[in-house]
Amino acid sequence: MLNLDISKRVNYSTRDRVYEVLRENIISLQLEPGRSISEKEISEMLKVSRTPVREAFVKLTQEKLLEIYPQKGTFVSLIDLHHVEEARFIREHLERAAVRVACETFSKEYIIQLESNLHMQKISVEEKNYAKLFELDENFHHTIAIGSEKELIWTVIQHMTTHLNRIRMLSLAANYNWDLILLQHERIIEAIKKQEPDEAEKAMEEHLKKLTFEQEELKKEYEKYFK
Amino acid sequence: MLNLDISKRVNYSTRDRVYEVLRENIISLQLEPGRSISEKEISEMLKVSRTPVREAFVKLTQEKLLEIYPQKGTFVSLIDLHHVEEARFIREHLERAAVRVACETFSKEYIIQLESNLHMQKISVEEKNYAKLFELDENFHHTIAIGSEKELIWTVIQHMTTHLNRIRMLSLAANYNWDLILLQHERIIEAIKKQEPDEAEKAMEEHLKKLTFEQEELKKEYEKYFK
DNA sequence: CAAAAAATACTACCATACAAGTATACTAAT
DNA sequence: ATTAGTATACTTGTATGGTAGTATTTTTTG
Repeated sequence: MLNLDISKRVNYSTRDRVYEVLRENIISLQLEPGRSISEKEISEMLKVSRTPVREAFVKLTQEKLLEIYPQKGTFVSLIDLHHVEEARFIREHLERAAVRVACETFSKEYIIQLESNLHMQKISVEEKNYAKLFELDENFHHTIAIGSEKELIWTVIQHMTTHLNRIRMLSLAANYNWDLILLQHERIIEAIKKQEPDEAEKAMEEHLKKLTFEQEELKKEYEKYFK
Repeated sequence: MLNLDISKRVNYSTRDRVYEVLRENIISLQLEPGRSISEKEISEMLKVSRTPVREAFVKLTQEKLLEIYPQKGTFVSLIDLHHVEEARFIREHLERAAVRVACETFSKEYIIQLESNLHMQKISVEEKNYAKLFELDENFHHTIAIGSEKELIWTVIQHMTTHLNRIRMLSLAANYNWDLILLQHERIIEAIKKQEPDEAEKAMEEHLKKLTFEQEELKKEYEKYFK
C-alpha cells in the first residue's frame, strides 16, 4: 500500500525521514486527498514515536499538504483548483524571468547539460518511459534555474506546485503531447544559445501555458479529491 | 529585551503563539542573526514546555529563519545577500505580473482601498510615522495581489522576503525617499484605473528595482549579521 | 608550564504519560 | 421507535524524563 521504506534514507533525523516518506506518498496520491491520517497510525506504521511524526505533520501543514484540526484529526488536503491555477501562474512568470537571465549569463556547461537532458528525453519518449520523462522534465527546468543563479526560484516552484503535481499524477502521463513538449524544450535551448531573451521568454510562456489540464474532466472523475 | 507577550494572542495552540513571538522578534532583529537560541531558554522565558517550542523551531527552520544543528544548537540564521537579491527578483516579477492582471480585473472597490491607503501614506509622511508607513506600504501591495485574485503571490512574497525585511529593519526608515515612493504608488494606481498594463508594469518595475539598498555599507556596519 | 585526557555541562532528539477536546456507540427513558 | 443522556474510544496538545552526541572545563600527566 504505502511506501514506508524509512530505513534507507540518508537524512539524520527520524523527523525528516517521516516527513519525506509522507510527502512522497501524498504527492504520488498513495495518500488520497481528504483521507484521514492520525499521528498514532503513522507512528505505528513507521515504528517510531508520535513526537517526530507530529513534527513532520507540522512541516507538511505549512506546505498545505495536510490540515490539522486540533482534537479532531488530521487530513490530507484536498486539491484546490484556484490554488493550482495560481501556482501555474507563478511558475510561468518566474520561469519566464529566469530564462531571460539565462540568455545573458548561461555558461556552456549548463547548455551541455540541457542538451544531454533533451537527448535522454527523446529516448524516454521512444521507450514510453513516462516516469523517467517526468523526472527529466523537472530536471530540465531546474537546470535553467540553477544556471541563471536563481536557485531560490526553483525552491518556490517546488513548494508552490505540490497541488499542481498531484493533478499531474491524476492525468495519465500517456495523454501528454510529449512530442510538442520536446519541440518546445528544443526551442528554449536554441534561444538560450543564441542569447535571444524575447524568443526564450516567448517559448517558455507557450510551454507553461499548456499546463492547464483537462481540469474539469478530472474533477468529475475524481470528485472527492477536490475542494 | 525580547517582546514575550505570549498571552494576548488569539491563536489556539501554544505552538503557534511561540512561533509568532519568535518570528516577530527575529524579523525585528530583537533576536540577532547568528545568535544562539536553545529550546530550554525559550521554554523557560515563555514558561511553556519544550515540545511546543520545538515545533515552533521546526516551522521557523522551514522559513529559513532558524538553523538547527542536531545535538549542537539552534541559531538565528544569518542574512544572505544573494538570497536577498533573489527574493527581490522574485518579488519584482510576481508583482509585475499581478499588476498587469489588476489592470484587467480590478474592481472599483479595491481602487478605492488603494486611494485611501495612499491618502494615509501622505499623512504618515507628514507625521514622519515610519512604522505606519511600512505597514501601509505592505498593505498597498497586498491589496493589489488580493484584487487580482492572486492571493498566493502575496503568501510567496511574505515567505520570501523575511531576509529582505530584516535588512529593511537595519536601514533607517528615515533614509527612505518616501516622496518618490508615494509618487510611484500614485503612478501605479493611475495605470490600473486607466487599465494600461504596460504602464502599470513599468511603474511597478521601477518601484521594486529601488529596493536594492546600500547593502555593502550595511554589511560593513553590521558585519556579524551577514553570511 | 603545556598538552593530553577525563569529567562535566550543555545541545537537540525521541519516547512516553497525561490532559483536553471531539465523535461515536451505547443505554435508558419516554 | 425515537430521543436524550452517558460512557467510551478516539483525536491532537503539552509536559517530562532519558539518550546520544557535542563543546567546554577541569584534571591529570609528561
